[in-house]
Amino acid sequence: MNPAPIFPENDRATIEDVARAAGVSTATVSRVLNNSGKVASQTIERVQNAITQLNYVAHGGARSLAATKTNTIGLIIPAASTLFFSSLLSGINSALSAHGYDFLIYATLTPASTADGNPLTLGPHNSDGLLIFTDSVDDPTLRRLARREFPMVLLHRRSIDQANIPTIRFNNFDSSYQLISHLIENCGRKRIAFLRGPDGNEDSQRREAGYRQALENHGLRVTTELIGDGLFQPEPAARQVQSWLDQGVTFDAIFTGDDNAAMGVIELLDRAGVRVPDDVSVVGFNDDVLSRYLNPALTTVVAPADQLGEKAAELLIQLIAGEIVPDETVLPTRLIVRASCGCQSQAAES
Amino acid sequence: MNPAPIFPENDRATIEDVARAAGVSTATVSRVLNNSGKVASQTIERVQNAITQLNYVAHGGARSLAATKTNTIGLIIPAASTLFFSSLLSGINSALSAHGYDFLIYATLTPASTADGNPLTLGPHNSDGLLIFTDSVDDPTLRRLARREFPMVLLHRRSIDQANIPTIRFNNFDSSYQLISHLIENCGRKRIAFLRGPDGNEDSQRREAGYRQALENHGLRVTTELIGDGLFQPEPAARQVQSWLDQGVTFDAIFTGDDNAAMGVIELLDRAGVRVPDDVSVVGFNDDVLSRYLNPALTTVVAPADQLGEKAAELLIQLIAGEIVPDETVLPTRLIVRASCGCQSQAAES
DNA sequence: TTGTATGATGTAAACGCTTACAGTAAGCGT
DNA sequence: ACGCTTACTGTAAGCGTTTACATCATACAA
Repeated sequence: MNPAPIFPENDRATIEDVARAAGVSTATVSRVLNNSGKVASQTIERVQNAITQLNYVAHGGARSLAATKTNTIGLIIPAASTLFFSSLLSGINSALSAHGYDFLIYATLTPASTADGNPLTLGPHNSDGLLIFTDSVDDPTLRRLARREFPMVLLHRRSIDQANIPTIRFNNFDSSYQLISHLIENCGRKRIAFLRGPDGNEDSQRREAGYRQALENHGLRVTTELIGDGLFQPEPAARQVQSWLDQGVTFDAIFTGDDNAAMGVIELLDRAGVRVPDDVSVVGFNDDVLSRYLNPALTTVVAPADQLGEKAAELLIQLIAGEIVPDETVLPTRLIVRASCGCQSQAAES
Repeated sequence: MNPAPIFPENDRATIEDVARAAGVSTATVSRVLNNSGKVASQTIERVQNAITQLNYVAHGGARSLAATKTNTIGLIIPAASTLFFSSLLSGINSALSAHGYDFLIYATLTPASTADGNPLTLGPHNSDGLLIFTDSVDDPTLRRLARREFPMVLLHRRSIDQANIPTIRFNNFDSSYQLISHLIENCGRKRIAFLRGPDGNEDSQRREAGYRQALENHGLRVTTELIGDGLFQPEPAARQVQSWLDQGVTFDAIFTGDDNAAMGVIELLDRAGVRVPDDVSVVGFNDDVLSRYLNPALTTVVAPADQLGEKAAELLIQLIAGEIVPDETVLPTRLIVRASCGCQSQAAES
């Protein structure tokens, strides 16, 4: 039996190949790999040379088997993803790498809104923690994971009873309240419509609550006639507004729920000969990158998804490290007034 | 020593727990897990019961260690990601699940445009194949992987010399040619500007080639004066156009390179008092979901990213299965004429 | 000189799975 | 009755790491 080749050309190198090439044991290689334990600087160098020589890359599976730690976080999001999501993702990524975690994002787009049916592959075992978006994981699963104290952060949704899973979201209520107050106080609007998001969406519920409160506090009546479904999407939103027009429902402003819906609404109104903002104000929520380029530029609420993603990832990292984090993290938002609400006091854009 | 508990409450169950609970060996459990080999239907049922009882989920790492197959594909994309990317992602996902692959997407956003520096963690060992977007992996790495015949598909870029890595992209040249021809023939435009994408972007290069060819074939001169940088982003694109306006460069149409840039340009022109499309036609590329809602609605080229993602994933799956796939896959695109080009013959939207 | 830290390294078990191989029992043809 | 398949199941090695423990110099204090 001849000695194993020092430079395996076609098979990926293992830690053993590296050890052999560097003339040390695998334990030592592992030590320099994770810089744990004491290793002579000379040895470190020899090992590192061997590593680059061989293009060695550790087998993540073997590593997580032995270390009972995956160095991976799971991101579970619903399939319908938009600009908002890519922004979120980049925020998460920046937090992870900033913390020296060479974590990789292990993302799975669940078929629809829930992951029930087959048990979550991303649980314990296969990731160190989970970032869960809205309702992409069903309650029993959530509860089970919570019982095992598996690190999780819930994005854009509240925790479940009995289990204090940390949550993170924007301050939907306050900013909606401000948005509507602005329409009333500065733009002189009185009949303001609201378009709900997808069924059960908590952001939408909170925005609606802010909307209602603002109307009430200004002595305006909340009419169900003026509350419809926009689903946070252009077409459904436009359809709802069209049907109001058809039915002769009158309004002088629309809070479209989010910016996506606003696009559809503005276009529809334009086509219907309704002038925005002269006849009707349109306001959104999110301040997507494109919203300032709309015509008219959209008055909306700045809710930076990337910041939310970043903060969420940081929370998760702390959780994984065994630290304690607040049950609820609410990120501030701010109103940004552009042309689409039609008020006099249009501030210069910052 | 008391017998190990049948239902481990707080530790994740292993295949051994399942085997014990079902009264079989781990080999048998593994067989039903992967339905390989013959197992009595009665046994299968017993095992499956045990699995649900214990909420068993296989340890992916252990599995890939033993099977030398990860059931994971890598997706490598540059950090700057837009609407285009989420669309792409959902296409990839649908292909993977459609093929019964319970593959998960293992995505890493590389810092900038290249993954060099530290060797690619996603190589052999840690994924079964790679989907590589534009220039997110450097050539030496690509070459090394190619030598190992590691399955890869390159998106939106050509292969490297000597290594026939399959590629997939849209037909940029033809559609740009059509777009420009349309501006000339149907909209009567003569001084058409072009905004390049990021440096080295191959899509941009091909679009420019189509643009140039169309001008030449219609007897128009290509002027470098009318070729600028838009980077496929709203702000840089607007800045370029602004500087043309400042310098007194005249044009009656702008091909903005992509839809993102078009948004910035339309807004800038509007603010500068230039009417679109009356004074200047603006056309884009991609047909992002939002483009039809712009004002004026954007004339552009339909290049469905989700379809590209889906097809790319399918190619990769075939590659992994050892099948042969074409070196080059070019997806068709089509012109969609809306209001922003200002031609008479505006077709009804399909 | 001896004893004792201390630093550097090696040995080998364990992580949770797959799979080649071996084994057993039942069924069948002769 | 015998042997040969066939259907099913178990045994155990091995996948590539990490890490507790052991080992062995070396240096330093007494």
